[in-house]
Amino acid sequence: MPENPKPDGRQTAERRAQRASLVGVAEAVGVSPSSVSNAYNRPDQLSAELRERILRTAAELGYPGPDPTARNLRRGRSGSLAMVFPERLPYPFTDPYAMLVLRGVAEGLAEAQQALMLVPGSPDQEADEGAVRNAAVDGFIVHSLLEENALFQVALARQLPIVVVDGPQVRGLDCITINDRAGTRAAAAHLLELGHQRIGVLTTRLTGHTNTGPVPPDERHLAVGIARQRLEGCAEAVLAAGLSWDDTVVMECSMTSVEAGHAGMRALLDTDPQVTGVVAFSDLIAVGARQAAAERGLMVPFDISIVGFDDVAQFENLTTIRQPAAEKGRLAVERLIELLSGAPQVPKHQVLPTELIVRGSTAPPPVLSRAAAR
Amino acid sequence: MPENPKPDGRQTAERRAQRASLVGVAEAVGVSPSSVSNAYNRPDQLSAELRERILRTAAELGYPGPDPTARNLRRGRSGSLAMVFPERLPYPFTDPYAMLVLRGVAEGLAEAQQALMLVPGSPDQEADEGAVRNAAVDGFIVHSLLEENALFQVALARQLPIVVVDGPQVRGLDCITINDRAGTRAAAAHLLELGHQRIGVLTTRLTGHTNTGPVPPDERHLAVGIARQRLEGCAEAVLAAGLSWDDTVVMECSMTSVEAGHAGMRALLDTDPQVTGVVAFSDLIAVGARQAAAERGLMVPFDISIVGFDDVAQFENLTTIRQPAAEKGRLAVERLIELLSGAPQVPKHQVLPTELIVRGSTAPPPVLSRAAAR
DNA sequence: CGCCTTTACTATAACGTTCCAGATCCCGTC
DNA sequence: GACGGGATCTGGAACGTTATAGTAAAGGCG
Repeated sequence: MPENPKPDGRQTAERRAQRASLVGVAEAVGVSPSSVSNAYNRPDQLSAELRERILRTAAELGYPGPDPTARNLRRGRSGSLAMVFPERLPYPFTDPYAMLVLRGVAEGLAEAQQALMLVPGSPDQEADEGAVRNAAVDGFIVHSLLEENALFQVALARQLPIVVVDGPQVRGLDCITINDRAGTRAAAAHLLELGHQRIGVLTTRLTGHTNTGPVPPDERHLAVGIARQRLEGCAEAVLAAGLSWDDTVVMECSMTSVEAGHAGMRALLDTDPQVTGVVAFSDLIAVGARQAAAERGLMVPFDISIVGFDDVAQFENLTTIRQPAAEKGRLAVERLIELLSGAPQVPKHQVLPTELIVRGSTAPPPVLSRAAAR
Repeated sequence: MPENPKPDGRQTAERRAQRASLVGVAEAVGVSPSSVSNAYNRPDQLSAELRERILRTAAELGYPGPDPTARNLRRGRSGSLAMVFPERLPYPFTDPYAMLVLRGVAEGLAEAQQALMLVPGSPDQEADEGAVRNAAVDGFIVHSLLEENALFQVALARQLPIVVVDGPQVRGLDCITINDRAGTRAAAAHLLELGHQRIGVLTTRLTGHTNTGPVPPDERHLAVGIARQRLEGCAEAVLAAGLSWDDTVVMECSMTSVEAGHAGMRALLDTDPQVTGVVAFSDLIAVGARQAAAERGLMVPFDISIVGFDDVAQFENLTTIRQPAAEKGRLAVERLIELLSGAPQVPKHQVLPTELIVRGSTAPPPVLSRAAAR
């Protein structure tokens, strides 16, 4: 036995046979590993003849080229960015808004020649922070997480560059948002200007916990993140119109989906049958709300008006607040790349514009009070 | 000078200060690196007291936990899978069918606790095969590539497990498809059974190259991949009905989009004004086709019938061939995980079922010949 | 002919882990 | 009192690269 077994249990030669590595190729050609590395990464550092010879032998040996992981370790870069969502992995593919953001990210990434890593998370379980802890990436784009979310905390602990989209807004972090307050303020104001006197609100989740039902006035300040901003926007418009915010019913939907909007609207109509105008914090919720209204015999916009948010329900003819979702993604990538470039940067908070898009789901309220008519 | 400069230009001590590593923590605590590693990975291998002490010091030093890249190198696994598309990165976020596949992949991945890496590619340029060459992943899911595509070749060269979705079908590779031929055969047969005598076909790209316009009979055999299968399905149905395949107009659309379908339909109507039934190889194309028909004053389904493919146009009331897109993604992941588990596997080809969904875009042809009526 | 530059290639030391095989100690047991 | 054995912890060699500095040979120039 010329060779004695190595600690790792396999003999070097045997290992070599399994799968060619860079030094394997080097030995076969009879040059140093550096030259093989250069053949792949810096063609100008060696003669064309040698390079040719190296690549040929590599092909013969079935060497698949430098191992990305080893290269990343040595270089200290991985060439890919991670995107983190608060929900399970399939979520971004079910919510058209999240998809638009993702699409923007994808567009930005394509230019930057980086890959995108989607890390699975779950809303409730802290079980699998593992995925974000173990993601071999250069930076994070964090979408719509709450500050106390475990996923977010783990991402922070990684000490990598982070760009936050849609909150949370944290000390030294870059952040890209819209002015959510102004958005819903415009939505509510639109209804009020049309003459509506009784507004209802269908909000997305107010906190990290799943909750459903009417939100009493004294609990509204507990809302966090985007929902809080949007709620405040509604309040501002309602108060500016001289109406009572406390008497305005706010209904919390269990999630951002058509079904949850449907259920929320039913509850809203049960709680306050006099509502003639509804501000929904998502187009999906608005679509569900319209269905629920129709089931009660209420025609949109003649009997009741609905304003959505995001402008993602293409075929629904919905009055809504448009926000540049894809742009958020693009900017996030752009910014992250800047951060990665190493130049020290002061954190930036970019606020993107929103726009009220008036379509066919809003109109003046019925002339006769609906309550009287019934 | 007690320490002389290290070759890499930075002194070890200085380096340590920059960012704590596992050995840095080990030194600080006064234990071996192995113990620190175990503190993170195998809590049962050390006393609770020591583990506690290690984690505390790690926190003090700001050590972010074991570096994923180094860990991956050592372990020989990266914990993430890559998905490769033939188009630029944003593409899967624009085509609802691709999105559904992606969503299925995401669902499968969530269960398997793996991350998903989306690698950018481009249809024409071979410039950035780099992304797939450098992706630090354990395996590939390759979607709808052609065999000669550079991206596909590079993925093959990586010698990692590969699962192919929607072709190409290659020697020892696992593959998940539907019976595309049977799908379009059913679509065309449906029209023929309704009584249509003159069928038109709107096909997706037939080859790797962008091409538009009518496909003469003697060029149809040049089609590759899925488009070829689907074309053959149409031919079979047409011939079985006793009609002439050579006289059936086949129009190639530049890409899979509403706009391209619109343009394709215009060209189809120009080429063969007598068509009363159209088989489109994608719902997006079908939607565009209907628009183009409407512009010519042709009402669907009264003047002309259209069958789509994929069943992804939710609001369009389209007769279509449904295929289990998300299921494809789920199965691909499942299979890939199996391959990664190491047990030697014989390659499997899974063929998923399709289903004709009859909705409002098909009807018997107009009783009077349209040509006569005009 | 000595000196300086360029070209082509190499030696060496990291990058930050984890795995495997011990080494040490303490305890109970025959 | 020797022995087996679990519980803890350590040593050292990989994993597969690449950056940096350096060497040797070849060419240019006064």
